Amino acid sequence: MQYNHQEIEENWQKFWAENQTFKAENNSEKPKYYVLDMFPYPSGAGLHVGHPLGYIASDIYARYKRHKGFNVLHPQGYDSFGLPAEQYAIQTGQHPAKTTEANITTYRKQLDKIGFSFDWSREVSTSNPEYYKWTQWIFIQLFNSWYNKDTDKAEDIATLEKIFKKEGNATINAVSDEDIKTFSADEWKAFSKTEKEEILLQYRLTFLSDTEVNWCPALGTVLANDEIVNGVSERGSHPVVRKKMTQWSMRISAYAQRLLDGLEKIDWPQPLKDSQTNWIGRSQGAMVSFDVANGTEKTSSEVKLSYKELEALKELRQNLSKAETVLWDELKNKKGAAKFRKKYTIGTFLVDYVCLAKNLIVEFSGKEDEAERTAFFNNESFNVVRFKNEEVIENVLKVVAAINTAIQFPKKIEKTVEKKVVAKDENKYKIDVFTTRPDTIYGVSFMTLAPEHELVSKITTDAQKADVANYIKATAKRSERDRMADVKTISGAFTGAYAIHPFSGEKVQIWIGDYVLANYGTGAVMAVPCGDQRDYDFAKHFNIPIPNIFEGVDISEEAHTGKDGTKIANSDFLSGLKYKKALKLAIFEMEKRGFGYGKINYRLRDAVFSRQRYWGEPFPVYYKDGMPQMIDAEHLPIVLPEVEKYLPTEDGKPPLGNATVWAWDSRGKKVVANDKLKNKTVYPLELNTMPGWAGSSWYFNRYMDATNATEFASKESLEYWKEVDLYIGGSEHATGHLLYARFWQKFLFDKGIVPVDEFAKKLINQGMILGTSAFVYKATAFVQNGCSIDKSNDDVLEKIPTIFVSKNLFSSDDEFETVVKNYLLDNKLLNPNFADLVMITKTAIHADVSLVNSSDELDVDGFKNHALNADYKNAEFVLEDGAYKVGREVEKMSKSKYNVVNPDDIVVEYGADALRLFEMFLGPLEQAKPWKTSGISGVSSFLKKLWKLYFNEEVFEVSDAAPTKEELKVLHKTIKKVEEDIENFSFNTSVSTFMIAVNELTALKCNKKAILEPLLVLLSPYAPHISEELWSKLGNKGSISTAGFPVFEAKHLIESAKNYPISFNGKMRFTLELPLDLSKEEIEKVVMENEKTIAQLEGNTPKKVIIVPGKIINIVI
RNA sequence: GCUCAAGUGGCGGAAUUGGUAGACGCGCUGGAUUCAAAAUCCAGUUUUUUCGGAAGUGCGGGUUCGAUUCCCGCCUUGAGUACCA
Repeated sequence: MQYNHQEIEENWQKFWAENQTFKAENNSEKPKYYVLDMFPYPSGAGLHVGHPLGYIASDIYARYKRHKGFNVLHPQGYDSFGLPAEQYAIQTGQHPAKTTEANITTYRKQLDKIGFSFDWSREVSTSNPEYYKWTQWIFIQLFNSWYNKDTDKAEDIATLEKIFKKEGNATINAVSDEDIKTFSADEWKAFSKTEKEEILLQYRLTFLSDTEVNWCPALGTVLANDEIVNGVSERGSHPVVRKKMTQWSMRISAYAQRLLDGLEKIDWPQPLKDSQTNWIGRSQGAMVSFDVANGTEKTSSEVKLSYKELEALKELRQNLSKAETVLWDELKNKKGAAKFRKKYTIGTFLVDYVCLAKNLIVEFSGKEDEAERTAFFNNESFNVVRFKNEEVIENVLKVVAAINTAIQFPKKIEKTVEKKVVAKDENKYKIDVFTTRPDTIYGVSFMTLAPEHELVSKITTDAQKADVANYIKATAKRSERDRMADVKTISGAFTGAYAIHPFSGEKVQIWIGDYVLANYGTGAVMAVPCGDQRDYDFAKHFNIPIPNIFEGVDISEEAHTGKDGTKIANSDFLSGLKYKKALKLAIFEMEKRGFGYGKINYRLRDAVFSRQRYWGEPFPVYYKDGMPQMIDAEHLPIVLPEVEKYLPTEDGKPPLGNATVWAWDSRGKKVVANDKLKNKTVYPLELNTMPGWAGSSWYFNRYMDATNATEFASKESLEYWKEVDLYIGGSEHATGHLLYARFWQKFLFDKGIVPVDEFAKKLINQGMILGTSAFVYKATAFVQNGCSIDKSNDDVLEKIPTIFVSKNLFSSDDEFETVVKNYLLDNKLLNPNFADLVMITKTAIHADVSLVNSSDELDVDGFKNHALNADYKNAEFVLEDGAYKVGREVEKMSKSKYNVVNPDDIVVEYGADALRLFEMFLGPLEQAKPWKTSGISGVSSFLKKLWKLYFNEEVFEVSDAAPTKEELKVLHKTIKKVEEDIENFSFNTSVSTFMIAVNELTALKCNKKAILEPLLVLLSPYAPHISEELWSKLGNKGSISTAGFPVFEAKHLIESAKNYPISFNGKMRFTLELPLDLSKEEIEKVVMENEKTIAQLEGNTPKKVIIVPGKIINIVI
């Protein structure tokens, strides 16, 4: 009987749908497993063969887990809000909801044909109000939360108000806007409602603010940083400019550190983690304040240690007493935050041990100046504990325990002297800078401010005013893109002002320069030209001194940017120290003297959350007295209003400004017509919509309880499914979706809504499938330059048709020309007299890949008649061996390259099972690989061969006879390999394994049920339709999908002999079959007596014979 | 520039606690079957060779009895990111 894939596949797809075979249970005895594909956007173009790759892999895994006895959740849905549908709506006037629905239908049809085991009862679409109701709900939760740094989590805004009421905001340790005014409890109580709301907005996790945004005029919307690639929009490549607008933002920066830390506990690809790490951009350094000089120079009164004293100190560290060594060995082994240093200077005192993080000093008692020391240390906020030598030597663990107690329960320090507070001079300006190299602070010879820096106008001297103004004018003209593209030009201007170096007290020039970015850090840098290339170039260009603070380093040509191994010099108390120590000491001193402190900076910016678009989630927000108000959750969803057109309004408002029914009736609790706005209790609604990533940042939780109408998802279902166990998708979401989704998950976790703070345990990036484009080579004739143009030339060209030359007829442009000319002459299309006048050039043109067969031969007639090749209807083809061969090149699969392959066509011709197998067979899942349809014949004939095993000519026939040893060996070898492969996500190799198994069973003429039945279960995750069909033909009732995975038994693989490779100096020369139970000595004897060995030795005596039983024999000559 | 990943036949790729390089498939060559084609089946297919062999996993070194696999340096390709202080 013939294997009829079309009929079989259609039947089983129907069976699965009717029986809801893959419906997951929220209550099950079985262990759970959650397999998820990244949310697809249903585009109008439909799927090409590259899209299902990840879906097939996850489907195989999901099916495998079902065989292994798991309750598998494997859902699918659509991220259906987005720009393309809206752009299409603008062009055609069709409602995006309609086109989106049509696209979803196409997608669903295509997906169904591939035989995925999705639980469609849980399907969600982000544009469905039943879904985005909960997206709006989460937004409200974010609005009603603030980030408490003390508890390191998000809390309800009510707890913040409570503190304000009690003690004002001075003690609050929150993530908030910068420049928040300090107020007392009384002041808070006196604020008006609007004032209070304004203040709270500065703390909320989603907040309205005037921010510089990336405005894309062509798309009429703002874009997030991750939606911009190389300075242009990711979608459509339109230019982007910076613009100040009032926008909703998400305080993702509050989670920067936790997003970083969380990466360590999830099994995600390293490159993906790297790019998130990169995007978050943590840099450790210091904030330093430089005073702007106003005549008087400050001198430092601090006592410091000289270089010599520091050297002596180092010496001391090497030579510890016995008690000191014993205690140090214990202290340094202590894990965690409480890290100790030995022989450290605090002020002018040398202390035995200090834990800077916990402000604890540990000393041996008996020092002369103990009282004085204690007073000084306490004044510097250190606790001191002392031990006797004997105590340490007798019981070091007891001492360590006492130290631990001191760390955990620090004594309250009573300061004898109040810390000096640096008095702020009335008209004294300060420049704050962030630096990652506080160790190089003595190398500062100037400062650079961004031209936009607010101090520029205040500090510029009259003499320099003109220069500075000109420079600012010039840079303002340069667009962001120009500035980014042109990093070579060095430009800047001197302000005439000076800053005071906080350590040395020296005056340093203050410059402005556009290499300093206003929106990074503080918009100012302390320039260390000897240690930073940009500072170096700037200094060279403007003849600013470049002091060298590195020991033995030549900086005459370029800055010294390395940090390891170099000692600091000419730096007072830092001299002689290496990077790490100098860094810490510098920060320590800054903190002590009060002009700087250690700080961690993140590159991660708060995420702009407003889009000036129609096709997105509406905000559940209305405005009362200009302040945003949340609509109560019970009135959700706020449904997207109808609009007449999808463009911005004439006065530049977002498209929702066109809606006529878009006002909030705060009494009736419903959306009403805009004309009711005259009414006192009716307020305008928000006109922006949410960005594309809103709906996709939490959908994985919705699948757990997708139809819940009263909750985001029930507690029980969230508790049962917890997180995604396996998440498969493309790497393009690294810094967008995957970062935002982790952020929301952490927030929802803080609020006790979800039970885990990372939503996906394991993630795999599938590689892209590339297209194999086909090229034809067109000859264009023209008359050589330098000849007078006359009519005879036109005649010459007129007779020449378009000519295509087969790929292998030429290897260079010259050869190409010769081939074409010969063809023209042979066919009398060119007068030999004019042959030298005519020149031929070659152009490669994409040919539709569907016109090319597996041998790279073009269907010439098909090409001529192709709709897109109307110009070439009468073209002539120069053939090789009777065929036209095309050139091949691997490119991204795209319509414009005519290399798109539609999975539907493959399914019709070869079947879904063949498609699934072939996509996996192409290569490792994570790798990019080219698609070549011709290769599919391999898996197609494999399926036919498999089918044949179960048939005797036309009759289905399997035998109940006991399988032979050989047959069992084939089966168990296959079980072992396939199981290992699936566990390792190495799907390509298991397809090979199936082929080998079928080849071997065919050779053995095996038709035993005991072999062929378990084989189907192994294959069923990969090729479910044929497996179901044969499974039912074997007499099984119901679906194969939950049949137990065959159990591997090692006993079937035990061999008695091994075909040993015999190597000489590591090179394999021949093999020798030997029983496995031979001892090393016996093996050596047999091998050495072998005549081939003797021939190889050529009379030499082997130096050594290496025998690894069961593996290899190597003879060293 | 920085970070990461990858370089193996004509092509996709296989082989790692270091142990027979090129499994499996495509393509190609020859043969069988056929009036013929498709389909199917069989044999061969890294290079080189004096047919004994010899060389060979981007290049150059190293470790080892033995290296595609480990180490050092370099080259190439791809991806991400970038005046980030």
